[in-house]
Amino acid sequence: MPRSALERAEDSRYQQQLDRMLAAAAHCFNQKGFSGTSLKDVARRLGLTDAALYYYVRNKEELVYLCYVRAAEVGQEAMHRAVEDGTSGFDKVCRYLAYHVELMVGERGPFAIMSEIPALDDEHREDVLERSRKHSTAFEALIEEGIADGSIRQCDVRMTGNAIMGAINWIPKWYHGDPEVARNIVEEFPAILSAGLRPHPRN
Amino acid sequence: MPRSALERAEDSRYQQQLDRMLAAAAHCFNQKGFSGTSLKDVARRLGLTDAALYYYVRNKEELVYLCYVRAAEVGQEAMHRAVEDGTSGFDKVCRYLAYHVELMVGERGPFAIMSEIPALDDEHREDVLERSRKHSTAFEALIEEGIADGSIRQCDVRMTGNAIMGAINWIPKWYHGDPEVARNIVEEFPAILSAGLRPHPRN
DNA sequence: CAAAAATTTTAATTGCAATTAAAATTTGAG
DNA sequence: CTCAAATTTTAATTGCAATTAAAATTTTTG
Repeated sequence: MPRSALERAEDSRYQQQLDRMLAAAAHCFNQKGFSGTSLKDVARRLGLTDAALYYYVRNKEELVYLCYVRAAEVGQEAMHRAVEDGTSGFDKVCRYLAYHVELMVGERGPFAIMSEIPALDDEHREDVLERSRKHSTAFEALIEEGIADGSIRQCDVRMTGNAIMGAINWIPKWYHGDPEVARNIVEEFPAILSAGLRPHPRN
Repeated sequence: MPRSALERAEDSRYQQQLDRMLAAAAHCFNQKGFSGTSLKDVARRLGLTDAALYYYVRNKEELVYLCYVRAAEVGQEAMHRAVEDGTSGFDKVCRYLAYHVELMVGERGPFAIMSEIPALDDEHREDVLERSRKHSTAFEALIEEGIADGSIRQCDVRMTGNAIMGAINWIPKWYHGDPEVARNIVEEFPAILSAGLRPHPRN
């Protein structure tokens, strides 16, 4: 039977399998769509039986929820590192973008695109939405910081945040693991997304 | 019984109901997620019974498919108008963005976010993907035109296109019909998304 | 190496939303 | 007003994937 949350936390075998499972699920959801992937599909990728998944999650809803939490966490991690490492507001934005896309296309992935948030249970949905809101707010704060320190031009902070986050969030829709493409994303995306933020050079 | 495609084309009652239905379905899919919306949900929005929907579509899969086609069509329409009206490459890009977001938040909407393309039947999926590819290609052509005529700076055309289209495609995730927000999108988005494209002024 | 705990499988069950068929109602044309 | 076609409803059915329980296997521990 599954053990308590406390025991799980220190148990690396269980934790590792769960993590493999979430990556497998994310892969399936991105490739075949949410409604198109059955638990059997996810299990097959792990060399397991569908019933085995229930040792790790209560149900399919929780599987999706955990996928989304995992995706949210890497965004949070990227944000945190950017705030620590960055100098100006603009620099922090660039770093956040670089860190986040690196993680998105890195070995820890894939991460599920969050298309089924509204279908989650109440508490789970609220949790994911709150993480999402916090992330957006943190990103907007970077933009505001940049405006204040002159590294970013005047702009509608909310809309600018929505635009950039949308471009990021959409990546799993078209990036399917091709390493060539991954390199391209890492090299180009931060610059492309931050290019519009610089103040006009006065001349 | 449902009539032939030919008859339907000229029949406005049928056509109008189908269109209302697709808008209702798009609304539900965006609000409650795909797996979270049943045909009953869609029917309720129309004051109908779930079984009535089968007069208009063969099954739920076709309902989704038609939603996606509708969304693709407005993108195509915006692109077409932009190519007609625009002057430079940059101008065409700006116009396309303006036209498309206007349509997205306009009275014809809402339009479904295309999160379940992989779950479509083979022919339907191919059709939607082909429309999608054609649209991307057309957009990239605008960028290339801009680079050629000097209105857009050198950049990775593919990645730039992916970034901008991602920002656009993600809008239905956070825009839920608030007219205030709609105005903001229309006013800000084209400028925000095109700001990074201009060549550096030499000084 | 034996026993206990953890993990996975086998084999049902089940529950819900999609779908269908036939009947009822509404609409529109003449 | 009438009749035929179009549209919707009522009332089942059904099919599939999610879920469950118990048994089997594997891993860990002392």
